[in-house]
Amino acid sequence: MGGRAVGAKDSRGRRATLQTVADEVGVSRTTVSNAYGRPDQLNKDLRERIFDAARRLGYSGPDATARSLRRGRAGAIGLLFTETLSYAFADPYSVGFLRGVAEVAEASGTGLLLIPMPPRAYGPAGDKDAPVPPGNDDPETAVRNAVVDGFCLYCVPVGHPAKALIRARGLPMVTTDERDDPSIPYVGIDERASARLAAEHIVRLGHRRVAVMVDQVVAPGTSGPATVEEQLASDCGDLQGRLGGYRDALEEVGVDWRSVRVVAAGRNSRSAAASAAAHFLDVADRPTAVLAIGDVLALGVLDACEQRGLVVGRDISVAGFDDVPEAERARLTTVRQPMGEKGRIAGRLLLEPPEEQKVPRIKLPTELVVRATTGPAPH
Amino acid sequence: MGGRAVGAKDSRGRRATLQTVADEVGVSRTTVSNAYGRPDQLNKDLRERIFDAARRLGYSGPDATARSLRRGRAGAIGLLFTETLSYAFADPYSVGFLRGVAEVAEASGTGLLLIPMPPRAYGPAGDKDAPVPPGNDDPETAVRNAVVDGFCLYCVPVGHPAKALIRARGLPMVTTDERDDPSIPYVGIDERASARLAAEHIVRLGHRRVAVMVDQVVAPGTSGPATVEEQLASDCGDLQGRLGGYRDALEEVGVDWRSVRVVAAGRNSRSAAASAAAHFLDVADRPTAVLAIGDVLALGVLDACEQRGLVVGRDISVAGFDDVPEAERARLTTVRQPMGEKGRIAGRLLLEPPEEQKVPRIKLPTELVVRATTGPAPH
DNA sequence: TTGAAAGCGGTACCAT
DNA sequence: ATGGTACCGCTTTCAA
Repeated sequence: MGGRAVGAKDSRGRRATLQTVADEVGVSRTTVSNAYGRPDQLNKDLRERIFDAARRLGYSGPDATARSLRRGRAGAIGLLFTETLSYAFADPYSVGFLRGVAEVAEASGTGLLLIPMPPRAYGPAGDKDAPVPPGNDDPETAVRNAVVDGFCLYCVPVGHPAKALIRARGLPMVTTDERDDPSIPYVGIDERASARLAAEHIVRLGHRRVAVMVDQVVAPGTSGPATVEEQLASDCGDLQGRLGGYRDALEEVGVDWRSVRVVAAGRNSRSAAASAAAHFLDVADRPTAVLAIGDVLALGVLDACEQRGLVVGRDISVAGFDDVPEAERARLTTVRQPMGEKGRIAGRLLLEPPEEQKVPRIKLPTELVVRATTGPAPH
Repeated sequence: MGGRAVGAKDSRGRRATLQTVADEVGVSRTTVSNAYGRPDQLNKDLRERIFDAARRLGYSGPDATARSLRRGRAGAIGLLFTETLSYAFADPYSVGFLRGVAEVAEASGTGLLLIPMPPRAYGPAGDKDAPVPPGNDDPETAVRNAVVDGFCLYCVPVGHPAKALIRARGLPMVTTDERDDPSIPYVGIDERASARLAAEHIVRLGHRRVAVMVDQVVAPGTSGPATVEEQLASDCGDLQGRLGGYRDALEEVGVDWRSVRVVAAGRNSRSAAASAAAHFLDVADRPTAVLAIGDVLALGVLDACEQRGLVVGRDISVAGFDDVPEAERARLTTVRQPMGEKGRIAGRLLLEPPEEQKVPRIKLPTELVVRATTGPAPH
């Protein structure tokens, strides 16, 4: 066997390019380019000769970046997360959504670029149309440098500068946040009405003393009870929607929302929720029901109840949101939302931007799934 | 307020570029470029004036693709999966690994490009040094078009053409497959020795009739018992390693490996494992112990046992591998491997390629974690 | 069928 | 502190 192909350098140690191959074969760059990109534009023999030469020279085909530049297409879409990527993968709900996006991306040969946007202080929200003053470091840099054809926003707070930046780049985006800028295509669920389903179920079972578990209200990592003002100040649309739904159902039967303990776990994790549950589990007037804005949190509450010897479904009721796979195993009452479908639609919206002038706002159906963790209010 | 900034087009409907801004301000492209990339190269006033003009023109900063081309750096690393992306996210082990990679990528402002390589037939493995004949569609296209600075291979079969392609592109890569080409930097664990820990534990408890649960041997989706020949023909290094470890320990105490039922779930999922478990659970000479090559599979076996009223740890023993978070909750005996650390090291290897000539081959420590699912062999 | 020339949008080096 | 100039590697008219 001859000398083994070394990296992708030509004999003089330079990376082989189209030109290198063209010279070797004695044709023009165009022809070589065509050999790869438009096989029908040249005769089969020549094409073979070109590939031969390419192989010999260690040329592995047109450079991806250069091609992207010239074509004006990156061949990838960006997934923008607020959370550290690390956390994004921790919730089965996120994973379900991601899978949906991935499916359609895959099908169209498009890559998925994960873009972390660690929660950081960012300036006041005003002046949304003006591109963010450049020169900042994170997270603007990430958005600006992303080689993508569009962005899928996932849990990006209302008013986040990334949106202005993306718009300024002239790239399409899609959000899953109901309360977001109406000019951004949206796919999601009716958060408020869906949350209401869970709360109505609880109310129907006779519960009047309820607590609510959320991931975070004021700032990431801050756990404990949150005041009504703090709740309303949150910049997370989903949170607002779900709390609103709970509130609707509870106020309808005369429960004062201020009497409802809303507790933040600090982050969206089972163990954090289990700890934070102490805020309402270990007090005198323990609630008879707990509404968690996500299943992962609900599972944590379940853990906490178990630790305290409470029989869930009898001594206390717990309802979640999402219907992640674990929910079934835990017999958790919850609200099912089609996370995979949400992701697929989001992906499609990005890959095949609809013709119509109207900004798409798609709402997917949800459904209450009653299992074993909810039961009649004690006494 | 004035007309709102429309996308990123200038007054004549063209995308604004460096030049546009330069013309507007009356400076050269270089200066504008410096305003963004090297703030210290020009005076503050001018910089402000440039940003002003940029804002006015709807210019959102240097184009990512162009910058990548010129700089010769993509600012992202590719994550190559064999599985459909969809499955990749389903296993907490993968997620853990991914988080590790993500962490270091994040820290260095590097993006993560997910590249799906759906299992498809690909030609014979021979001739690994020759770049794959171009012109094919998937999955070569994905690798060739990926705008990245390096690749992290994750569960890519030995001999997969992607490797030759990456080498031909002259990009660095790292694998987690022990049996892979020794010229590819590697980080992982001693699969064989680690699996042996689990099997030895089982043997020590007196078990001699054992079954093994794997995800897939011959082809994805094919479930059921696998012959020894099929096992040895698998192109998945991890599988081979773990089976080898089990075999070592069992043969050491005189168990004939051919008597060990090795059952494939068809895919790496809890429910698939639960179903496939019927192949050894519902037969006359039911094994007293089950070794699963991954926790997700082990959890499925646990489900299957529960369905049949078997008390795990007494009637039958089950040991997993990985030590995913759920394992603790299920009190599963397993082998712990540092998945996050594995990911971090892989990421680092890619981002800061070591100086040394030697190809890095890093083995991380593992440890047997004995919980409640294993007990003495009955009788 | 093949080739020449003109960019795609920037960055880096070297002068000024 | 600025600007000129070359070039990153490819694709795409358009003409031969």
